[in-house]
Amino acid sequence: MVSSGHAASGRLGYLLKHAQYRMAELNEKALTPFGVDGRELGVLLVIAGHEPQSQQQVAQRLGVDRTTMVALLDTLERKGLVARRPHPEDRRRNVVELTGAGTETLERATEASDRAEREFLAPLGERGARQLRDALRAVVLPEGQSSIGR
Amino acid sequence: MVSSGHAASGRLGYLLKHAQYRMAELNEKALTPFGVDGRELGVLLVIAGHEPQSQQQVAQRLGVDRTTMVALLDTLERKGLVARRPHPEDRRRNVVELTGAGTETLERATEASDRAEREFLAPLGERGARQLRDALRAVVLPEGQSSIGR
DNA sequence: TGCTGATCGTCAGTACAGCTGACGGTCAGG
DNA sequence: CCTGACCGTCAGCTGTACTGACGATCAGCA
Repeated sequence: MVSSGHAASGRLGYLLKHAQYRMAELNEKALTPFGVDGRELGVLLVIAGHEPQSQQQVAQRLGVDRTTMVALLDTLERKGLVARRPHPEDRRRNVVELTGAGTETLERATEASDRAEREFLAPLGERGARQLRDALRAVVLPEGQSSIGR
Repeated sequence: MVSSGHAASGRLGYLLKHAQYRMAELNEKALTPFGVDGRELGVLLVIAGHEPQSQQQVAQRLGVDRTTMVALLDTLERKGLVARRPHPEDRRRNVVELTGAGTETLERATEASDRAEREFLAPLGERGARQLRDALRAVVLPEGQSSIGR
């Protein structure tokens, strides 16, 4: 058993929610100068990582709904960081790719976010930080891509 | 292989968000039979843990806004799990306390939630599970005690 | 060739948590 | 008293994500 009778501060739900909140806060502060937020940086990373992809593929890799991805890409396109291009062999799809500005922003924003993560992990030490990251990975993507958003 | 420090799935923001989401999902499934959700269980825990408290104190301990606490208590009161009572010495305050049904529900719902947490932590083993919990505590709780793997 | 079912991007409508700003009612100090 | 602070409450706004539907397109099959 999880010992210590009660204490809401020990519940995993509480801890995860607040950890996520704090990380989001630090990330926002770090990313503001580049005009993107954490979710948008995620999109840029996914687009940069694997080669030409449809909107839906990007959405699946991030675990967000395809309808959410539409708005996400709208703002990124408006900022000039990504571009939609018709798929050469399937006219239902849009191929999403980074612009020059997008690549540039990705580079710098990632560095800033790395610094935010280091600040977040500061209380843990290097070993504890690695353990936390590994544990989260193990818990989040054990069975392939989990299918969080459908 | 998409390892290395690029890859959106390695970002802490992503991992925390999805971990929190998965835990919430498991919790919801576990708690549904008792008619409460994770946030409500948190409220019950806080009320049970420390003795007579105002709504505001409960809200602060959970890190939620006092205006949010109003609605939260409304539903719990409607379910007959908590009761508002006037504070004997300060008529601005409501003292919040558990009813008999509240205590009963707290007991059983906590057990169910514990099972959900064990399921969530299953991929980690007992040692890894403890490390994760400690790491989250260290990162979330305001620089109180910690000294994890320092 | 034409039909049928599935897929993609899009959009409107909905739901929900959480916040802001304001309000009466109350307390404490001078 | 009277002023300022506090408590609980409520209306209203925000941000986020989902549902359900639509037109356009593709693939399979007779």
